[in-house]
Amino acid sequence: MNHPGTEAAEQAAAMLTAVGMPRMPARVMMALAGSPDEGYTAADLADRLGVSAAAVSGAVRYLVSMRLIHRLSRPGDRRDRYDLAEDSWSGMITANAPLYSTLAASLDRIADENPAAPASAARAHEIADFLRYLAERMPQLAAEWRAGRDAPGDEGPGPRADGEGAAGG
Amino acid sequence: MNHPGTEAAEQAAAMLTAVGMPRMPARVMMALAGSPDEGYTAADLADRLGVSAAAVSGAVRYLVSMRLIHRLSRPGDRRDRYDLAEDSWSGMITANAPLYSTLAASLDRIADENPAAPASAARAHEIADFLRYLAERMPQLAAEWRAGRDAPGDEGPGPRADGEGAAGG
DNA sequence: AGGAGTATTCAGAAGATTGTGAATCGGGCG
DNA sequence: CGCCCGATTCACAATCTTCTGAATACTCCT
Repeated sequence: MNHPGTEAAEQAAAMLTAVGMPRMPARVMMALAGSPDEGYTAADLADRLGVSAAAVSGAVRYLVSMRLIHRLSRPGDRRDRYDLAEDSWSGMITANAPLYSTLAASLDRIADENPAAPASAARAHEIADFLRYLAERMPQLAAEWRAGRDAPGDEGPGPRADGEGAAGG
Repeated sequence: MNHPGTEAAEQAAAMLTAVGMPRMPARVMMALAGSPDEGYTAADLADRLGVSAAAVSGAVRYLVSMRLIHRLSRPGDRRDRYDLAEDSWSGMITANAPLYSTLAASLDRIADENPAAPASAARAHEIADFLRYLAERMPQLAAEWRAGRDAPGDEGPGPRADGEGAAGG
């Protein structure tokens, strides 16, 4: 029998894999989203996910390198605990930003190497510009949301939007 | 020997796969970014990419379903031509928005099913809120950029950022 | 220092994904 | 109406990723 509350986590993990994250890291990350406040040990994770310790080891290595989770090494205890980084969501965004910039550069090159097709080249440059805009704005978006959350009375971006069912689907 | 100007396209395609897009669609899409203004035929694509017609067929099916490219069926010519959708970049964004909403819903569920861990649950809700914020803002971001591009004199978002080397990498 | 438990690493198996080749379908032209 | 060319589909093969199991290294307690 599975542990309670794994269904939503598995669903969420599946979505993360759809955006490019490897499966096991995604599953570990979502399991940690439902962890007790002390976090989970590697053994806990292996048990809950039904995988080997090796799989957990590789997953947490990935997640730590991406700054998405923290390893909590408490002195006097060999058991490491893990939990989500406070800014894990922001990390998910900023991780993509440099990639967008590089992608924009490639698109510019594609366009420049195609002088015979002005319209096509213009479109490629347009996409490149947009990606650069994204790369610049997405980290700002994270900052703006954080600011809006810390000062909900302000006119800043409302964290809960308008309370409508944006979660549908 | 390869066709000219494929290097940047392959690089760009590799980056798209890193964000979750299957390889062949990514390669086709970036090849189309460097296409002549009339677009490429399926045979052109197969030749340039060094793959079979079947692979191209599957790729364009995927890309058309994602609204990332257009199939140009000219009457009197069985050869379909393809080119990027005018709003392909916007499509890449809006395609992710509903996924973020759903992911947010799962995170809320994860948090709600974990009442014993208030801090952890709060963090999960926080991520969910941020993802909802993203789902709401990202389409707006595309709209804002488009507006700023159509009216560059305005104070709107500058397409070319500040001219700094954001393309480095 | 010795012992025990934990994390990590590595080679290999299992699984999924991806692309090919051949047959089929479909539309247009002679 | 029949031929022809292009697109599509399907089963299979190659490739890559992913996870396991066993061996190794490391850390803390006695």
